[in-house]
Amino acid sequence: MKTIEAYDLIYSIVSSIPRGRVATYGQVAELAGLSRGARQVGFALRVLPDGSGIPWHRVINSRGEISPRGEPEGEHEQRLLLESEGIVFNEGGRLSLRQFRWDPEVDGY
DNA sequence: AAACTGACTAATA
DNA sequence: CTATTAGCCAGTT
Repeated sequence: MKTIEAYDLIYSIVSSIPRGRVATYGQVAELAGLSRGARQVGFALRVLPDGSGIPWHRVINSRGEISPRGEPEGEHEQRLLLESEGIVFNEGGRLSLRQFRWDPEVDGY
């Protein structure tokens, strides 16, 4: 058994995000103990294989938008997944963080 | 070991 | 509102 990697922790936290809610990279990083490791969270999600069971689509950037990643395919896919969970996007492709942001304390983390 | 890179964020202009 | 700058941290080259 080797050292517990930070990614496992990140994946656990992302898996804890309730359906119909979202969390920002910074927020997940904070919960994982990586106070300024927002980029690490992004990397962890990038290397995440499809069908891993991790709701990676519930993680968005601080602007309440899908983070650009070079190819618009993933962005579109993420948006569809979120909409299928009840998340509503505004015209600018953004959503109301005030309404959909996951609150660990309130939701019972 | 040094430089580059990026699913980030906050502050400024 | 958008654009730019700087700070951040780990993985890659």
